[in-house]
Amino acid sequence: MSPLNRQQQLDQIRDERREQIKQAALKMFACRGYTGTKTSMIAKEASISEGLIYRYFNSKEELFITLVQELMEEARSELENVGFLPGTPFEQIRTLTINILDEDNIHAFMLMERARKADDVPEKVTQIFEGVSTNVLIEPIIPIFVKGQQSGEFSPGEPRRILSWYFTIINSLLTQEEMDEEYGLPDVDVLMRILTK
Amino acid sequence: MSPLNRQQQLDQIRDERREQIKQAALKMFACRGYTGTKTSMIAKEASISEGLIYRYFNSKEELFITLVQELMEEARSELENVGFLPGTPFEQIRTLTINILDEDNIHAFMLMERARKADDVPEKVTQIFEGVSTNVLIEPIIPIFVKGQQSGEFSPGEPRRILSWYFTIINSLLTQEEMDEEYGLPDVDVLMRILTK
Amino acid sequence: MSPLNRQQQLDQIRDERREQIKQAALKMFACRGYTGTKTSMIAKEASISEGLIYRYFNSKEELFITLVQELMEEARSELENVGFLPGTPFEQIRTLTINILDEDNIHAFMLMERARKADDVPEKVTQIFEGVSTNVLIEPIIPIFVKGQQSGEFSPGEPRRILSWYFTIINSLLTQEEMDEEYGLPDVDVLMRILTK
Amino acid sequence: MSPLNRQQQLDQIRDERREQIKQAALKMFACRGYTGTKTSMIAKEASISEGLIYRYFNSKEELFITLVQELMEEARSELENVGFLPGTPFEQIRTLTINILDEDNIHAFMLMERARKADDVPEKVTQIFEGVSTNVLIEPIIPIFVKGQQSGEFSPGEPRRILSWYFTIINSLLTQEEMDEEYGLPDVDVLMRILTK
DNA sequence: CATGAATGAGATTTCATTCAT
DNA sequence: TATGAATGAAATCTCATTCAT
Repeated sequence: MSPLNRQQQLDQIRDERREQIKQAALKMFACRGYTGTKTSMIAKEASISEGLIYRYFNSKEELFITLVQELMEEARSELENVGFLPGTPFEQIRTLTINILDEDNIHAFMLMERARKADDVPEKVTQIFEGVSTNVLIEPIIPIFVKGQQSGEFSPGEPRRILSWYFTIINSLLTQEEMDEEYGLPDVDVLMRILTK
Repeated sequence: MSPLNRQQQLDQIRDERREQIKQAALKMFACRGYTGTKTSMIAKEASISEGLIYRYFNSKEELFITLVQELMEEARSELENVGFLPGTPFEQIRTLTINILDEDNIHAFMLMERARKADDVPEKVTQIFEGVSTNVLIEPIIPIFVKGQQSGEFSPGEPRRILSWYFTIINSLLTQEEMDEEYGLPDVDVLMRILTK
Repeated sequence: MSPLNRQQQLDQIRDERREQIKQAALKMFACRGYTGTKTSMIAKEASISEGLIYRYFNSKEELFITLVQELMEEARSELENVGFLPGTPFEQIRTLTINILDEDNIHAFMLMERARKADDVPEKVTQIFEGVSTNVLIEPIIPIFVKGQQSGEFSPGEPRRILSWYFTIINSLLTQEEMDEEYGLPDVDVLMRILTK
Repeated sequence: MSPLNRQQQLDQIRDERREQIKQAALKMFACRGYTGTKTSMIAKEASISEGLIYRYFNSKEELFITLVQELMEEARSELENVGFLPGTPFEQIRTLTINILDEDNIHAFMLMERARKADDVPEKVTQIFEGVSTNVLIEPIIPIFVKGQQSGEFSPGEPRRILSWYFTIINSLLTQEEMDEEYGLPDVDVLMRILTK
């Protein structure tokens, strides 16, 4: 094997390990919060030794911040792409909603919820959310919503306000695991009625 | 001072202290979660020494459990009394909603939310919520809602399901502090529309 | 009531209280050792408030030391008086043995045992026992024992050594509560045989 | 190093550490009792950090209970093996006595004494001693003693009673450190006379 | 790179002592 | 004098992080 390939292989292992740790941390932080998650739990969830975390992240804090930042970036990216989805404004936002409700996202959303609302997170995370409030995330959706209002697909009213509530509600539904057992998540089209009616 | 008065006075001091500690703990647990709240913070918030907490509660865990149980009891009691409020079913549930949205309740609701959803709480708290699910709490409201449906005040549909979503949404709105700054909580009557359609 | 009597009365109350505390402390220290006894237990045993102990003793340590010193003094006094008891040397030591085996002494003996053997006692107590070793206590008995040897009542052998073992054994029997249930303490005359052979 | 060896090596380290902690704890508990022994002392005696104790034992209490149980088991085992020692009943019990008087056992005996007599020990330890009283330990020796009585090696009398006293006395002598300085422990053969005479 | 034993700073809890009443 | 609520120093215990292997 050439030295180059050797290096590539190592890099790949590193990337995989890093991802593995992040996934485990995401799950644990989502379920137990920042202080409630012990590094030993993350290691166990990731099936690695406790010490190994520190070869990929300088500290529990850095791991948490990294997660929040990356999830934030993903969310931002997802929202910015809505305008490029096919279909009418209604169909674009409907697709976005479906994507968000995907259960693979559940831990990500729970983590973000907690990170934003809880006071027991690193200073820097608080700052991230101060700088980038929910409303900033909503920003790229506003013109789309307005277009839908003009075409009559959406009900009239202050766009930012309506969208803010809409995402708040989706968020809260996502993190209400308990509901699943009885009724599951509400149908997408029921939710869309919040915007149309 | 007579011995009787002396004893009464001591009892009163104990009651006040206990209440003081519970209030401080409620606030801290609500904002920072169970593991994120250090006993030193509770003591500081209550302006007492750390040791004193332990003359009133055997442990941080017991303090937390006590809070959850008492809040649960209050909630149950509040919901059971709705039927005895004056007015039509619509007015009764409207009054309940106003009571819930009262900002004095904010910490109580946040604490309950976290206690129910987080995995970093004492075993016993998990059990409390397993035994008494949200649906049990909703139970006493159902007949009232049905009466409202019959009189045409409320929209048709499966009562338990509609009410479950209704309270989920109220819950989530209450715990979204961030919104306050921009738009505050939605008006009661806007929320009631979820039930009336 | 005259001022003098008033004063006397107060003094008497003080003495009684002090005695009450000492008795309670003796029992607790005997059963649970120095560090194992909490001042709150002593207070409870004496049926007084926790704070009151400190109006009679400056500290738990002082209370303990006082007890040890007084018990030591009593023991010394008891042993010094043996020579003035009526009867032959055998009868004198027999009477002493009966007095020691009195069950009212059990706590006193247990306390002394622990105070002497345990390392978790105040420095000063250790010093007391260094200064006044068991052998010093035995000293006044030696001439009596020797007289008994000369008269043939006791078996020959080095007096200090024989007496040292004798008291060690009595001590140990006294503190073996468990035995009571099955066989009680050995009969005085059985014990005396250790000396007579 | 092969993975197998690596695992063996780690196991060995764990065993050694555990033993090291138990030895240190044994010494401290023996000298200072349960409450009188601080975990910091155990750590210092074992030359490890305080925290490490808790990777091997869940609590100071568990450490203490473990020690008592294991010592109890050893004692039981030792006593049960007496019948298989070579020689006559007299020689068997003589060998047992020598083994007990071994100064390596001193801490073990002191710890057991304290654990049995003191009231400041964990509940569970009290239960252990309730379940397995001294007499139960003596049980396997009784037939041996009876055989010795029949052969005339031992003096007549109720075996359980005589043996109970015998071990009580040996116990007490073992824990009388003070004696060492002056006369040391009595000779085995002197002690055996308690049984023969 | 990977492990997990070990550390030590910090959290929870206890309890001798003080102090307002 | 007597009480018991309150304190704070010290004990027990936890866990993020380091380090020898």
